[in-house]
Amino acid sequence: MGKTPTTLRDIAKALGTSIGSVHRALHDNPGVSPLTKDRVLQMARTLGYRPNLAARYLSSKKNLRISVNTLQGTTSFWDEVRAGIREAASSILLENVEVEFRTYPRLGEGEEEAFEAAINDKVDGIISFPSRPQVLRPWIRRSSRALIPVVCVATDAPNSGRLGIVAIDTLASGSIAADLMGRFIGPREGSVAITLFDMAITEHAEKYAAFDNTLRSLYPNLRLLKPIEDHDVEAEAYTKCRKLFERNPDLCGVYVSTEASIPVLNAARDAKLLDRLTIITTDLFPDLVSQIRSGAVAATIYQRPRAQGQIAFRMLHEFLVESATRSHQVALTPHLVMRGNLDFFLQRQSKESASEKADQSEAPRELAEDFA
Amino acid sequence: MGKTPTTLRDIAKALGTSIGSVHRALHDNPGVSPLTKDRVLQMARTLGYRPNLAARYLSSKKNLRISVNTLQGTTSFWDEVRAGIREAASSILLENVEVEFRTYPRLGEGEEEAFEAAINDKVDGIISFPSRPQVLRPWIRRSSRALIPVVCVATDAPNSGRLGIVAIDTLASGSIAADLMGRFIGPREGSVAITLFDMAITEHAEKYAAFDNTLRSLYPNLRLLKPIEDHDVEAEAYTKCRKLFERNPDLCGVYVSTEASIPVLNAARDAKLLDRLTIITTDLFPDLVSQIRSGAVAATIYQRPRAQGQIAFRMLHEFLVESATRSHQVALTPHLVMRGNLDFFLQRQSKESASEKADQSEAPRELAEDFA
DNA sequence: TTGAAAGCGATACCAG
DNA sequence: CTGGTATCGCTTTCAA
Repeated sequence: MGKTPTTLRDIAKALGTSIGSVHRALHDNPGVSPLTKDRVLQMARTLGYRPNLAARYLSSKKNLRISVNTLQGTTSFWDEVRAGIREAASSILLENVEVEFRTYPRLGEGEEEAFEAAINDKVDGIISFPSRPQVLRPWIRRSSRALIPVVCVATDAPNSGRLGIVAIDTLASGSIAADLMGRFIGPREGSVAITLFDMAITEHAEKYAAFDNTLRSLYPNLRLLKPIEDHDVEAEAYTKCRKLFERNPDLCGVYVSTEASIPVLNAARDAKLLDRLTIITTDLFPDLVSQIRSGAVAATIYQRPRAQGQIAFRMLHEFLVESATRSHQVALTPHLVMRGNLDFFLQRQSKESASEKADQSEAPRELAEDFA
Repeated sequence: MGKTPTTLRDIAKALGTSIGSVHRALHDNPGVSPLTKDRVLQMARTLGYRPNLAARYLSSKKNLRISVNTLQGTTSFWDEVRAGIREAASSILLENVEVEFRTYPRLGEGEEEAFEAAINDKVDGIISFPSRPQVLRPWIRRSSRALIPVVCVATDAPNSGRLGIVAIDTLASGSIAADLMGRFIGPREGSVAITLFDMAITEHAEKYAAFDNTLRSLYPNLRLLKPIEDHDVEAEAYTKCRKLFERNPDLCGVYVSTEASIPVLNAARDAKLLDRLTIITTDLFPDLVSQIRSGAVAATIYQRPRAQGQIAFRMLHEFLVESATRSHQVALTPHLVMRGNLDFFLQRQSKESASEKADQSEAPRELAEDFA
């Protein structure tokens, strides 16, 4: 134990070669004979060589550039994600990281262009929200082939070769929603509905499954209806809900598993069902606040966008700086917001955005938000 | 903007002095004339000098030592806190940090000795759980005077001069507990009890106040009884609860705001009240699992010991390495565990402890747990 | 009290 | 293809 860490010199000396060759071999730079390269790699392993990051950073002038491709602020969600990324970036001790934000105006619009731009710009890594995973998949593949790692936030792009994914835990979200729903509604019989964006999105299908399972095993008195897909179109959500309400007079609860809760609430209000339904929503944004306070929304499941951003950044940075071995799949525990602790969350949000504006002022910045 | 960062050389050149003097002045080392020292400090400020941490780390051989003074594992709570600290320590890029664990066997026993030992050992910083804040206060003061910063975990030591505090948010905990209690119990009238360690502990008094306020404003049908102080003595908790149950036949819920939920549950079972009471507990440990699964415990408020450890470590490290401006008061959002998402938490815990044992093996380590 | 200089470990360039 | 070496910014030691 103890022992001074192995350096390039050590490897060079042990092999009777030069520090330059060792360096080249380790980075498979051009101009090393296959033989020496092998021997160096071998020796590095047996000696347990680990690069000294301080030395590396000190001598190399180049800085990392990472591109953040996300949706423009429809709600505050993506603003929070970006804030989390900025925060994490600024808390890097050895600050040589440059973050470039590329945003697209609407779901699936300009997404590919942003990706292409990032690749052409030869950034070192990409954090991306793949609103249409299937569409983005080839781009992520291309990026990986160009050795540009991609970390997905909020939504996964399966089988795309992405380096990692940071999202809310769908299982935990769906099942806590179901458990709360069952407890809130109580022992009476009835049906329950769930709305989501599209069953083709992995996360949404998983939330549905978790909600279904938990409801089924713990609250057999409640019957889960077929999921309502809203495709993030307000009108679609509204009309589908109205229809739902008409057809299911025994409906006693709705779980809105995406941010699109406003049309659902409107539909419920217009159908004069607001006080008969137990509504559980997702995330926290200005329009939702009064609904929670009034009791129309019993609880909302907060997806912690800021924490998602922070973790995505760290994941990418760690990989870039030392090919880190850590898990590249992070599923965050959702937070629960109800009337009782609503003010707590609002305060926290306002405090965070306030200190953000202050930025390089004297105002003490908050420590990073959660992780996992 | 941009501009190359100011270095010691820059300051020395600007002042026509040597880099050595500048260094000595900046670190108020002995052997600098008051005059030069002033001029250096002045110039450093106007030039906006910020030390290059990579260079500093590279050239200086000394490593930081920090002492972690916590309770021995009564439950898994402190093991988790320590695990979080180890995790955070090992994820430091520029690893020159040594963590020394000093544990004490029981509340208030050996606590002062551990502190004294740490100070005498001249550690660079201390993370401490002050189980008896009043008792530890003079030690923390002494430590601060010796320029050894102290970060408190889980419990604060007010007015002690401690550098910072990481704990669960008491307001959020108490109020979400109250809100859930009210929702779970429903509209019927009745009384509700809360147990805690001692009202003299700030955190406990705050949880009580938050619970009380929320219950009062949202659920006037419920009446909160005087708090039960258990002082972490099982027998005390048990007998006090039995008495409570006898005297309050209209009792319909209990919020156990500390980890000491088992005696309360036993008392309820023995009094044949288990299925009539809505019980909300705190934290998650093996004995609690079956109680949650059986429905005896409706929900438990998880205090995220691992995250507390991680954040405490980061806070201290940041301060030590660059006198960081960040907030030194972190209040974590508690997590909610119910039957529905219980397995999620158990899986997460087991996964984490598994990868911990693996340690330097190939097994991918988990990314840090939450923050804030 | 001050100045000068030898490292720390990796990068990058130049000459062989 | 390979070996040597200046360099990054700071700490630390040694002379002056």
